[in-house]
Amino acid sequence: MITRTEKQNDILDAALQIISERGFHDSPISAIAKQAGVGAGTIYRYYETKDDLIRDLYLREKVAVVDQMLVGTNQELTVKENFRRIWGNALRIHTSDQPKFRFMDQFYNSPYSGTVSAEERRELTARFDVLMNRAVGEKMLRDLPQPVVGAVMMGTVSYLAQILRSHALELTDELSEQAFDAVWRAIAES
Amino acid sequence: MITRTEKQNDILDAALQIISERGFHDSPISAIAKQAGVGAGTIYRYYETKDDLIRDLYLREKVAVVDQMLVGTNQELTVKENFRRIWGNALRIHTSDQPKFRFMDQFYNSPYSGTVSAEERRELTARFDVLMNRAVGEKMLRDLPQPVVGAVMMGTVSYLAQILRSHALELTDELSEQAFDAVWRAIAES
Amino acid sequence: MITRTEKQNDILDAALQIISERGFHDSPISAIAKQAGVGAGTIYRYYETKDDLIRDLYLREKVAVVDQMLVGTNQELTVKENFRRIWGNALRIHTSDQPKFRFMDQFYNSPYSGTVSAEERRELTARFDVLMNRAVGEKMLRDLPQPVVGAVMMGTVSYLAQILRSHALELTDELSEQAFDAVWRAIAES
Amino acid sequence: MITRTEKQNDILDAALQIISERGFHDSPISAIAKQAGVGAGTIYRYYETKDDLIRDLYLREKVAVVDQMLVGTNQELTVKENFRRIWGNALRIHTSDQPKFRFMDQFYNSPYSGTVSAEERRELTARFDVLMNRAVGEKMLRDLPQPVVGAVMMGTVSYLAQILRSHALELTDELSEQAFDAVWRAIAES
DNA sequence: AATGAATGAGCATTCATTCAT
DNA sequence: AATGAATGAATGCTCATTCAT
Repeated sequence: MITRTEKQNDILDAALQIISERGFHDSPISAIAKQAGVGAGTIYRYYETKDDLIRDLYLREKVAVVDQMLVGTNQELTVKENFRRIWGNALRIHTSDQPKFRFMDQFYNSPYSGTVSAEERRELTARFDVLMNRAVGEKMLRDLPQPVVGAVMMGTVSYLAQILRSHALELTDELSEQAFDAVWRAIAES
Repeated sequence: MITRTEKQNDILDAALQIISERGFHDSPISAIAKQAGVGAGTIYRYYETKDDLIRDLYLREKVAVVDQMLVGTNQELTVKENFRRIWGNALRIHTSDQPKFRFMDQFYNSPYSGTVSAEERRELTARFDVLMNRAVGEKMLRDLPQPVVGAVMMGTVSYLAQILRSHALELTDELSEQAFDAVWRAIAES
Repeated sequence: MITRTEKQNDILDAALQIISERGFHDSPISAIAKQAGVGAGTIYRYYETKDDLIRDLYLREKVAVVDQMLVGTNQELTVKENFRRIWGNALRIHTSDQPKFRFMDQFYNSPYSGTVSAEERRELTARFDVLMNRAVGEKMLRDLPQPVVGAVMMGTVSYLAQILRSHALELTDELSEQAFDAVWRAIAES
Repeated sequence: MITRTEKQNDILDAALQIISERGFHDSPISAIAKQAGVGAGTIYRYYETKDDLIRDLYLREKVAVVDQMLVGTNQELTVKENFRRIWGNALRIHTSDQPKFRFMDQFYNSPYSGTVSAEERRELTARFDVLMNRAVGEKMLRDLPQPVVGAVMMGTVSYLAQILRSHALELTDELSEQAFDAVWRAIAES
């Protein structure tokens, strides 16, 4: 488990804000340092290079996103209800927390993403495995390859959030419900 | 309709290759020029700025993608069959033509994307409207908001292609079928 | 005596206009060619380098200025009257023909001026020698070194024109008279 | 009052030398930096653009010139004697400190000069006002428009210095005296 | 530990000049 | 002769990184 000092978190906060607002380019270390209220050199006490900083920012945000997606889930709910909550959480945070996702999307679609190892990626998603295994055990899901299940769920969230953001449409509970119903139809047994 | 000289296409080809391989940063004009076999200054005869070049590259590739997605569709097929072909085409090209999509994904998630006007975006997608209208006319689709339909279809394609690429999995006809079935289930009536 | 083709004069006209408006820098050959209505390459049929072009422009304008300064002078007038006319002409053209002098002043105060040989400079001013010799012969002038006489006359013109231009003051006959009187007092016998 | 660090003065010194030797063009930042013994980027800590640097150089030199021109003047001398000293100082520095004036002349006759506001210009010359007012109060000067007085004095200095420099003539006290006498005759009462 | 001045390699862009047509 | 597309060296400026304090 990665631990970070308070100053480190300040730096990451600043980087998130600057990068989400101004893009990967036009986010010089000097601007991040200023926003964080530290000297530029200080950042290099915590990160060897700018790329390291960005990589750590990604990891911090990714963990936070997974945390947020799991809010409200628990063993006592049905599988479907847990999926619904995860999916609704996902859509809400993708839609609402624009800085975070502007950064994450940039990160994913850049050479940086290659610097996150497969192992690190697995760790991030491992927290969904319990639920996934239970769903399989209870035969709730149709017999689909895992990637297809993930793609339908998460691809729809990501794309829908993008549309809502770019058209400045508001996310309503009704829309969320309709969309989850559609997604669930795609993956669930009868 | 935009027309481009042969040299211009050489330059765009070079830019696509370099940017997809090395990312938006680390793609200096000098490298693009070298790859295109022209002098750096020559690029500025065709594009006022590097941003203009990138924007034009996006437009060229986007039109090509839409072309490729429509291959094999026609009025005599059923709505579902047309959807299947479009969806299959989309998955195949998203999966196979990696440079193009590495570039396009980068473009989308960058300040550049703001430089493509809503009007330009509409033109690009207008070619799907006929089919969409027919689907609605024939009551083939469930009563879902348009964004949800689009998100389920295209989001799933995009995310699935990403998984296949990053895990170096091969795209089989069977996988494509299974995934399309799932997607169709989500959006189609009964 | 230098002769120039019509096209050459077109090119020089264009250069004068562009340079006077935009300064020595920001006057690319391409802009001069466009203004002259010729291809950029064509200029190189007439001038080996851009510096040659500028040098020839200076020579053309300098001769024209000397011509204009001598307008209205003749042997039958008194020495003083001839001086008055030359001086008045000089002040008027320095004040009125701004493009020409903006160019000439730039030329003088630049490394280009070193490319005009002493011989060429002498030729340009030789046309004042007759009058100067007559003035000396008639003992009209105080016993001053030649450079002082020239400096009082031409320095005053140049500086006064600069003030008038930069403060956007109008040149009146009265002002011209007063100034010439002052200058004449400085150099003339009793 | 502008204050400058030692490093800033080093940079300005270097710029003065390079520009006076090589002209406004052919004075790249890289050459100035090298001459100043600093990195190119360092210059941009002190000046936002090259133009800013040049503008500040002008202001520094202009103040220095005014300082030098006032050397030896004081209230106890007669008006004429003060004028004589100013004028002599002006001629001497115009003649002797060639780099400074090569730079200043270039500056004046370039688009840069437009970047010095009227207010800044007034401040620079305000230090002559006291003497000028006293001269008027004592009715030492003929009834001439101010611009004419200034033009005769400063125009003569400037032009004479130019001749001396370009002909490599030496400035003698006698020449200075003769020239000042001429100038004084032009502007002084009886 | 923290700072921020200094560095200089690297980049986008310009423009004098060439040369195939 | 005339053209203007093509060239690539040169320039102003940025910014990741270092290091003296």
